[in-house]
Amino acid sequence: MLGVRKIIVTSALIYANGEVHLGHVTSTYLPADIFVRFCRLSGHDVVHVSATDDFGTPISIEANRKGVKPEEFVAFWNKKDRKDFEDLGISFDIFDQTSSEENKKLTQHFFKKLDEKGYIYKQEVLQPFCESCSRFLPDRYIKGTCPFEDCKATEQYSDSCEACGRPIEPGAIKNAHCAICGSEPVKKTSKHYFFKLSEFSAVLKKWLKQNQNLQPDVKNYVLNWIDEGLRDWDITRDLSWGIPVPSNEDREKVLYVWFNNHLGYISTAQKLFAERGQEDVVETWNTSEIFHFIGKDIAYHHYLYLPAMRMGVNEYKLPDYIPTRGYFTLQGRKFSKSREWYISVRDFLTRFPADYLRFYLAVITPYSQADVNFNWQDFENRINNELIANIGNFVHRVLTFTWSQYKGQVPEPESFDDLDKKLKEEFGNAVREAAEEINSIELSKGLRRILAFSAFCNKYFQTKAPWKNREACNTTIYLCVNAVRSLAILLEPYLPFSAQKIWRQMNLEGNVSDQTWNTAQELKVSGGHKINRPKTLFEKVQNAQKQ
RNA sequence: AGCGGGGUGGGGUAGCCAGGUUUAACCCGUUGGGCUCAUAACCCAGAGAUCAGUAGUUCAAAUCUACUCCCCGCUACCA
Repeated sequence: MLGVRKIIVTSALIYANGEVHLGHVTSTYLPADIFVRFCRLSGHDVVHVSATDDFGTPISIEANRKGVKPEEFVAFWNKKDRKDFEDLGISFDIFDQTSSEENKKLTQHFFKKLDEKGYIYKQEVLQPFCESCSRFLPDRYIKGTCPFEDCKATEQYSDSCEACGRPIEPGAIKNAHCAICGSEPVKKTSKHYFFKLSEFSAVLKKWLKQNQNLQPDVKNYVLNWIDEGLRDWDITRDLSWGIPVPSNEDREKVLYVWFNNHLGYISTAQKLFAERGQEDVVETWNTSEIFHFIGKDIAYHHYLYLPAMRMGVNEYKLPDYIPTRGYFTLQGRKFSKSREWYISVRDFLTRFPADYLRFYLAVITPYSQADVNFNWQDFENRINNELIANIGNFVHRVLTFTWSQYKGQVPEPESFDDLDKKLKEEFGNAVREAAEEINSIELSKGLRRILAFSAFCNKYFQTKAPWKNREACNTTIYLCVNAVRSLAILLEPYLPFSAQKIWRQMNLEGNVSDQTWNTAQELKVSGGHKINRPKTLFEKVQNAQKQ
């Protein structure tokens, strides 16, 4: 076994203006959590870090509309999101906010360092400005008529037309008006700070090509951007809600959210380390393996801006892994909150247990940027046929058999025949092979491997027929009870709630999450151990689609 | 439009990067049988795919190359 690894896992920051939905969970939080839980079971020194992304125009406007301070607005969402994650079993070691003092400090530090090194310059830009709102308007805050002759759809955002699906050049929209108040914007100049992203083209390219841990398909995608020529990056906004530019002359400007939010990974991790009494938090970051779990919509930020900024400052190591997963579709159609084609975590949890969502998403989400489709019928089928009929059934038949035939007392094993030995071997194979998959972040394959182990156990039980084959019965049940214990450990990363339920039904010491992965290949439950009265683990799903 | 990903039995997917160990795997559905410990669950056997199309490379291609058709996603001044 490898030595103890020091690992920092971050989940992409959720924007603090809305609830957690299945898209967030699928691409980012669930994969990260499964990986983290597995690392904990493997005895590694791992932390799971995330936060809400608090700043930016949409939050500022929403808070204003609701008549609350942005601070209160984001605190509200932080609390709500935190609860959603908790109920889903997403186990953060810290879930903070990018508006924290720590992040302000680190962000300003980054700005100053980059400025000192000559990577930042000022330039005037001409931007749409709404006089009645007295606000500069990003593309998303200007609406108008699609400029394409064959479309001319009205009330479209100025960056792309939803009706014909084409992107719109900045300034090309017709009948432009402010999306908030409807008045016509004027052009106004403003001095902005720019980060010389273009200067990093060569080093970024080298880093991307050298890092063998990055997914090749995402890498190609990003390398293409570099080949087309990187543009320097406007890193300031004329807005009050944000981290102020650390310069006396521009107090009313703030740093763009994408300049500061990913620094929240570092600042939040360091906050945790400091709380735990570690002296050198920079050193801790730099001696850890860094994993940033993201969805592909933010691939550019994590593969280009983030590394470029770290390279520029040269104090914090770059990510080792950036596991990137695809877009989420519901019944084959794009997820969309505004079109009410959307499922929030909260909605889901009012109907089904968290583990059902974790199981289904884990089994259908590949380690690639391929899109993931959520289908209610498929959900129902997989829960009933794969989770319940395979795992649930095996656990239940073994425990009820032990309860009724042995009064709950695990029998002492007798001699092992070939099939018994083969099952014993399977314990080791499953533990080793599932670990290999999860270590490679192939979480879907890892779960399938565990399902295969459970299927093997069902076959074993069936072939052994302990209900009539009395001579071999003791050994069979002894091995099966042990297989159930092993399954509980193997499933813990995926189904933490159910794994713990199994643990309790088996009347085992402590919590399943405190066990060690590798002990799942051993026969730790000895003859004479008394289990608790078994109860049905899972309820079948019916009419999942009925909304 | 550019770029990225994908098209595998009735449905949904794996395999493709490192071509032969595949009689193309898995789940559902379907046909027949078994079992009755178990939530009509479990087990066994079978039917069903020339792996989008065309042309190549090769002793050998679902896997490599080129082109064509179709589907999906992304495109920095929202996040």
